[in-house]
Amino acid sequence: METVTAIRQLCDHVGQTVRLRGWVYHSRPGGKITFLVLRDGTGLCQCVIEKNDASAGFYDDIKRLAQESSLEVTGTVSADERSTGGFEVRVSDARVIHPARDYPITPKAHGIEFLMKHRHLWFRSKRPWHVLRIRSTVVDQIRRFFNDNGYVLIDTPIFAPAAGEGSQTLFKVDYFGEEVYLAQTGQLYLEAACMAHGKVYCFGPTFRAEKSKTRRHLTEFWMVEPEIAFASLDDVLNVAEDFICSIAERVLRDHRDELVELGRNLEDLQAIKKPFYRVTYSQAAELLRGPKSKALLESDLKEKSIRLGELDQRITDLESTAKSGSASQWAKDKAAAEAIELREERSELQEQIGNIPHHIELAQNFEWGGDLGGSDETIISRLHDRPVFVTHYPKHCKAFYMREDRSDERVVENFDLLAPQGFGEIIGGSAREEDYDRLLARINHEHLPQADYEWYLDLRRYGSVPHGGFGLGVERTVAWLCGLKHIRETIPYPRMMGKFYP
RNA sequence: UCCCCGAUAGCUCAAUGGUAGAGCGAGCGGCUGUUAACCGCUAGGUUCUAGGUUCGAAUCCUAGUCGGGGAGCCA
Repeated sequence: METVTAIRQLCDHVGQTVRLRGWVYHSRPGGKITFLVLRDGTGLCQCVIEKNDASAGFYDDIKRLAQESSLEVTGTVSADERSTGGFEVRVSDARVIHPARDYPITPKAHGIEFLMKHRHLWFRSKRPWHVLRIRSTVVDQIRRFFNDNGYVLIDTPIFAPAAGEGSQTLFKVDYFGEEVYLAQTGQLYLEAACMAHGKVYCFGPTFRAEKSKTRRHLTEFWMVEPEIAFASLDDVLNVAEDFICSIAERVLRDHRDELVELGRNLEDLQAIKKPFYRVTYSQAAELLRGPKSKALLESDLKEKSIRLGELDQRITDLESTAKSGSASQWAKDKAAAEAIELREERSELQEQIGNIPHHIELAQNFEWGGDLGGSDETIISRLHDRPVFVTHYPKHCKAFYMREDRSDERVVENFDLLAPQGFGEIIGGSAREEDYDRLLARINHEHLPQADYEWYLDLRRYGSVPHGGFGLGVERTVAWLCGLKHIRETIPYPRMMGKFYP
């Protein structure tokens, strides 16, 4: 194969002649000079093609090349601050590999529906490119953390005979005429394996048939679940804390540029250090009902209302500029473009403002015993500048296998980890009930078929020990780290309710 | 399953119940060390579907389809 230089490595080739292969990211063709931004998978590089250059027989071919055409160019590298990426290549020769036509994703704004339909092409755009690289690093760090800390990888089955926790939210599969389900967790299987290996984890896709259409839900997502023998709830919390810190550090170390490009506030991520906050469910309930939570939302409401007023004024001004006879065409266009952006912000703001009173009401009237809602989690996480563990939820709203708190049997030794800045839950975990009688009582109480859980009960018959673990949602974690609103952008091909194309 | 919002040119969006528009993209030409460049011209529409109200519907009403956001549930 001929020598081809990666754009990322151009810094090592200043002054040299190199060959690049890639796609046209953007081009500004002209009569005498054409600027063409080339994308090769490792980065972007501006290529300058001047018609006057000696062997410029290819000039007109290059000039007409449309977005995403593939080509090979040869030229001299120089450092140039005016250029995308800091380097540019003055082209002495070029060869078109495939001329594209009418690439659908133009350098202008597009809606999410359109982009998702073109997910296979959208990969090439900057934002998905950054996000999926960060995802790749997060996944690598997850594996590294557990492999380096003495955990054994146990692959759990995707075809599962019975519901892991609840039921009804699973995908049914016809398994040679019998009914099985796509796994929603590997946890129960892991518990068995951790009695053999001490510390284990599983990592793979998991499936939920919940009919949720929200920014936090996918029907197919990736989850990593560690399980640890001889561990108390505190031990598990400590592992989760170290684990999250290691991921945040790694992403900050390897993807500073990408995070900046995505507009992520780096200070927020640098603040992800031990110790995280630990509050019990009961304390969280107090916090929600208390003055701090109300004050937060009320000041929110005030700020957003002020902003809304500013927006209205600005939009009115822009609209009159856009229609004014005296303004230049250029000024009118800019005004119209800005108005469109601001209208979008206004409509989001209006929705948020409309929801705040409801959220205040939910928080103020929160009663002990109910599960924390999405808005409640948001409030709790926004009242803290680092991740928050919420522990000891009421027993009746949690799964049967969670360990009863021996000092308060109304609650179980579980926890959720809420990511800061209002991102909400990224981890759910617990100590598992190790006592045979208590576990059996819970199984019966939930009307679960005992026969299906005999193997699971065996773990409490033969050398039962305290143990626990948790599950981390990869997409939610990546969305939080990248500062994305919606998790659909953090997985290459999102699967959501009613959507599976492409 | 429930609640709220939306659907107008390839894309992003305008349009008091009264002749359907702009920018980008596409095509042609000009110009330029350009940065989402700029300037001129051209093409581009069954206003989601089916009914209804009206002299007249993109606009109002009903139903449906699809999409967005949220509730429940959860990673």
